[in-house]
Formats: sequence, structure tokens, C-alpha cells
Amino acid sequence: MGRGKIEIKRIENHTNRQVTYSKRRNGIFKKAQELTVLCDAKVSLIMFSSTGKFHEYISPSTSTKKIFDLYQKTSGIDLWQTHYEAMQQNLKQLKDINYKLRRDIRQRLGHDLDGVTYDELRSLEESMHSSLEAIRDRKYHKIKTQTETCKKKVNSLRQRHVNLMQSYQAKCEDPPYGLVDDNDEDYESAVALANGASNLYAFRHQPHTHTHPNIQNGVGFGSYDLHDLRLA
Amino acid sequence: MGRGKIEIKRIENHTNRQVTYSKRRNGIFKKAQELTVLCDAKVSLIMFSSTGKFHEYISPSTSTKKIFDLYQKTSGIDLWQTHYEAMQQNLKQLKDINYKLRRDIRQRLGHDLDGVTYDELRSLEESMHSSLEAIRDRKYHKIKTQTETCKKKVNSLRQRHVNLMQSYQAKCEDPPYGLVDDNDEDYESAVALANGASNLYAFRHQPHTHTHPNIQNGVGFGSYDLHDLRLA
DNA sequence: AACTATTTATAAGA
DNA sequence: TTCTTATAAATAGTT
Repeated sequence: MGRGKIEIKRIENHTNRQVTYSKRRNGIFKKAQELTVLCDAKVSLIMFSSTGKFHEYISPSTSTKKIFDLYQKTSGIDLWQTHYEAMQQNLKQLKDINYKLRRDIRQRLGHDLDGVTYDELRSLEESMHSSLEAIRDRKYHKIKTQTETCKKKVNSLRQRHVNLMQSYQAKCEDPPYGLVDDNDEDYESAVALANGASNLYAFRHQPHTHTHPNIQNGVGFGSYDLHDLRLA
Repeated sequence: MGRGKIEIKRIENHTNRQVTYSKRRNGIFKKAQELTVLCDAKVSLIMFSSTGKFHEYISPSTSTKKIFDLYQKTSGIDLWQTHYEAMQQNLKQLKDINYKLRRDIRQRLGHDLDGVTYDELRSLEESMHSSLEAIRDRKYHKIKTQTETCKKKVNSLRQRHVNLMQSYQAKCEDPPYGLVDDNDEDYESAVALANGASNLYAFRHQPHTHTHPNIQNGVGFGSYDLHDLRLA
């Protein structure tokens, strides 16, 4: 299609080749676009000239990535695989290890023991036994430390209680006026306190709540039994 | 370029569209091939028809994978990225699960219990305990079946022993010459056997090996105690 | 880049 | 689908 027929073989003249590439590239792109529209097709056309220049046509309804995915799906060729074989390997190994770990756990739970020999069972039992010992030890250790922490707390509370009682008794022996300031309410409550009719006292008639036991019971008269605090 | 000019818009008639697709596809493939040869270019042409049919042209000097690699390099678009990221995610998850499984096992072995609460310790102990029971059950079951198999073997061997002794005594009552053939060694061993001086007999003075107990002890004179065989 | 003679592609019909 | 063929479109060589 031109002034003369040409043979389909490499054009040796460089300029000529470039010109022909340019002309025919436009032609093929136009054809691709027409095909896309006329036939509702998806076309991906990627070209590199002999000088390495890159040109692309892609149907507007799609993208190179989509064509690429579709290509792999349709042709069954996984272009990805060769690229990331090492990663695939890694993944496979991890899955394998994972499976073995799960099996180990299942056997430690007493399941899936059908294929296990007597000797293996014995060593598993032994391992389980000593592990159980270790876990029990740890539990007892936990109990012990928790108990000790608790005791320390109790001692601390007991000490606070004693201190509070001492300071309270000291206040009762002094005249209460030293506590009074411009605030009437404070004055009244101070008087009420002095008469032993504090509203705090009312708590003593409520069920034991174990909140602020040092305050609840601290407003007592020395008759209070410390026993209740020991396991608070 | 045909009997009539056509407008470049979607061909609504399905058959017509298919025919045009087929014809123009050939045309564009021919153009691609010509461009490849004439201009020494690399061309990748991937097409999907409206019905999803896939066709491809690729310049002989290259491959679809190479074109995609080159495409990515040139355009800077990473078509693998999403794949790669998905794989990374997968890998990370597996590693995570793996770590947790390992931790579980370590804890079941009684290690790494520092961060474990008292309640968790208790439930772990309980799990271990019941698992240990299951494993012991399995072991006992194994012992039982093995013992039964063993008993059956012993009974079978005992029967063979009895049979052997009977046929031996029968032979002793007959003249022994029937046993003798051209082989001197056989003759000698038969005589030795008759005298109770078999080299097989020597095994009785060795530590118990539990191999071929029927032969070791079978060359006796009826005074043999079967008890030894019971737990062989 | 434009022109145009000529080849090539293809629309419509068989 | 394939062949035919009139005609549109592409393009080789030229300017």
C-alpha cells in the first residue's frame, strides 16, 4: 500500500526505518482503537522501537494491570512465580513448620495419637509430666508472692489504722476549738464529732463493704478487732 | 475500506461484531508482525473480545514477561506490587501464628511463664492434666494391645514347641538313621542333639536375649518351665 | 509533514 | 466459517 510494494524484511536504512516505524505505529494504534470501539474489545498494545522508545495503547475500559492479571488468569501462566520463587519457598516452609507445630500441640493435648509409637508416647508422657511440674511450681510461686504482697498490704493498712487511732485520741484529749474556722458547717460537724454522733459512725451499722476499712472502723473506741483486716 | 464506509462505533449486531472482530484481529496481528520485522521493534499485543476470548501476538525476539518487565522499568509502574504486598501480608501472618504456636508449646513445656496470670496458670495446669490423662490412657491402651499381641505370639510359639517335641520324641523312638543323609555335619549334630549337648543349648547359660525362645529352651527334656515365655 | 499512486484491508454479500 | 470483490484505508516513495 504505497507507491510500490515492499518486502517484509528489516529496513536497513536507519532513517527510513524510523519513519516507517512512526507511520505504521500510528496506523496500528488507530486499528487498535477502532477494534476497541467497534467490537467492544479490550486491547493492550505495548511497543518498543529498535532504539528502545516505548509506546502503548490501552483500551479505555481497562488498564495494563487488569490486562496483565487477566492474561495470567486466562493463559494459566504465572509471570509472578519466577520473580518471587524465593518468597514462595519461604511461604511453603512456614506453612510446613506451622503444620508441625500444630500437630505437636494437638498431641500434647492428647489428640491425634494414633500413629505414635509406644516409646514416643512414653517420652511424651514424661515431658508432659515434668512440664506440668514446672507449671505447678510456677503456680505455687505465684500463690506465694501474691500472699506475701497481700500480707504487706494488710500490715500497711494496720499501721495506718494504728496511726489514725493515735491521732484521733490525741485530738479528743485536746479542746476541739482549735479545729474551728469561719465555716459554720465545719464547726457543727466538729461538735457532733466530739459528741460521738458522727455520721461516719453510721457506717458501722451497714454491712461490711471493705471499702476504706480504716475509716469505717477507725472511728471506734479501741474495742475494734483487727482480725477482719487480715485477709482484706 | 470495504464496500461501504462505516462509522467507528460499537457494532450492535452480535454476529456482525464477532465477524468484524475476527477479520480486524487478523489484520492488526499482521500489522504487528510486519512492524516487528520491518522496524526491528518489540511488540506485545493482547486482546480480549467482548465474549472474553483471548488472543495474543508477541514479537519472536521477546516474551510477554520481558515486555512486562520492560514496561514496568520504563513506565515506573509496579504491576507486581499488589501481589508482592499480599504475599508479604501472608508471610507476616504466618510468622505471627508461628510465633504464637511456639509460645504455646514453650508454655506447655513449663517455660516462659513470667507474664502468665494466676488464672491462666490454673487453666493451663488443668489442660495439661487432662491431656496427660489422655496420653496415659493411650499408652495403657498401647501396652494392652501389645501385650495381647505378645500373648498370641507366645501361644503360637508354645504350640510349635509342643509339636516339635512330639515329633522329636517320635523320631527318638524310631531308629535315628532315618534322619541321616550324606551330610556328615548333620549326622554329628543329630548325635550331639540326642546327647543333650547341642550348641544351641549353650544359649541357656547366656543372659536372657529373648530371641527365638522356642529354640533356646525348646531343646529340653520336658522339664522346661513355661513361665519365662509369658512376658517375652 | 504533505502528497499521491499504489497496495492493502475489509464491509457486505454469497 | 470462508471466499469474493468493490471500495475504503493505509502507506511507500516522493516532494
